[in-house]
Amino acid sequence: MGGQAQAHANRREDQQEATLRRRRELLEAADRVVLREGPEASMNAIAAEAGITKPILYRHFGDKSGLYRALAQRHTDALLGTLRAALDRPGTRRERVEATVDAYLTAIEGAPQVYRFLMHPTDQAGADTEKGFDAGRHSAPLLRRLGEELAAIIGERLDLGPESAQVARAWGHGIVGMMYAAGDWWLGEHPCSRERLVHQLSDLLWGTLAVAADAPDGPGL
Amino acid sequence: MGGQAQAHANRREDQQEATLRRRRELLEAADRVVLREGPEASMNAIAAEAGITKPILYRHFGDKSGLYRALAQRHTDALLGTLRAALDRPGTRRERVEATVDAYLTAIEGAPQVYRFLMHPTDQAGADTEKGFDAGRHSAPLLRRLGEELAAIIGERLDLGPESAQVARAWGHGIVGMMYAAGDWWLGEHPCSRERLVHQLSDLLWGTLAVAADAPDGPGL
DNA sequence: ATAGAATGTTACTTGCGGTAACGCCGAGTC
DNA sequence: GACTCGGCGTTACCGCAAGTAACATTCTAT
Repeated sequence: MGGQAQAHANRREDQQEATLRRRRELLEAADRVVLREGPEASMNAIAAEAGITKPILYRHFGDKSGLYRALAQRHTDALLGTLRAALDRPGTRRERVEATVDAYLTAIEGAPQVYRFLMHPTDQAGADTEKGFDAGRHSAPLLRRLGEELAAIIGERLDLGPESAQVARAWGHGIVGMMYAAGDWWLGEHPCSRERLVHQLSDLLWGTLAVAADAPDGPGL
Repeated sequence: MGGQAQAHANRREDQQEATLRRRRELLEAADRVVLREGPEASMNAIAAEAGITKPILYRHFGDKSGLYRALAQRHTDALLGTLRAALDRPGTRRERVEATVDAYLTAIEGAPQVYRFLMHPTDQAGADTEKGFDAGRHSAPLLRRLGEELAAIIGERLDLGPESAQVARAWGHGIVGMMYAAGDWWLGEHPCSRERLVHQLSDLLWGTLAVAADAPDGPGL
């Protein structure tokens, strides 16, 4: 590569770097607005926060869902890191699962606006099927991604037999859904301490439903 | 009550009956549109399906969320009936739990559009809190209601100790969330038969995660 | 100087949820 | 019959949002 071509390539890199930096600034502005106003924030408000006008946002992110996907990516990466660290702690399996559930609840409690944003359904690209809309891809991206990540961890660490990958995924998604729905209810009602809920959900995963006695005067389960 | 007052009361009843009948017709039209187009269907499309114009819808239901709440009520009642019947079947506890998970998966598989509609978050009345929005009440009404219903059943049928009601609710919401997230993933990808997924989720509830062996060449869980 | 690329703005379109004003009809009252 | 009221319906409109076309400016390369 000659001197001139080298200079050309360097300038293109500089430009790409500048574009990425700009994109980051726009995402940070979007973050501030969404955390303040919720996922219903308007593109105009986000643009104003970034000191630009709307078409610039569209140029960088395509449309609102593209912007929100990029924003969700940042938050999801952070949450995943937290959960993975909790699962990797030293201790018994029960302790590690409790630490993970606790990390999830701590995260949603500490930043409920982030949580709400991440749970907001986004229209997925390519969502149209012959039914007119995709009926199975509507859940929040965070849930899917958490489920797949947890499944990967379970599948590589446990001996689940010949259908290991499949079982791990069913469990991964199931456990994430359990945390999600119970966490959402708990965040809304604060019926007990976080520690109690962690303990109760871990009991559920540890099979306590199977072994609990029937109530003395009930029809039994 | 004299003859005239009696006639007056009868006419008011007739009118209320006519209003309810009309309301039902409007809900049925809304149902057709939403199942065809998804929850993003416009009020105008719904009104057109019913052969009226928008303000009539608003007169009956207040606003779009009111219409959607009424529609969700109908579908949720039906699904709850199905789940309750499955839980009441004769058999072991495991069989009954499997039947319930199976009933849920069968329902979402048979009517994915209904499922999508029911899972669409709605803004709850009185959702504003001092944070500017309610961070814990955003999940789909169906999930909350299923969780509470299952909690009531668990709490009355199992002996869960002094905190029975609280534990039952944590479990109820957790189990519903598990079915939801795993069901959503399964509906989107069809990775296995319904029977397999039922079995795998029931295993999860039966504590298999706790007793599964570590993988031979993994770091363990 | 010219052309192209990148970055930015303004003005606008379309569609949505929701609402005000009005019309018509039937029933009741005088 | 005339009038009023209530219920059911329409039309026209508003504000706001997402998204887009057209244009301007600046910088760089030829």
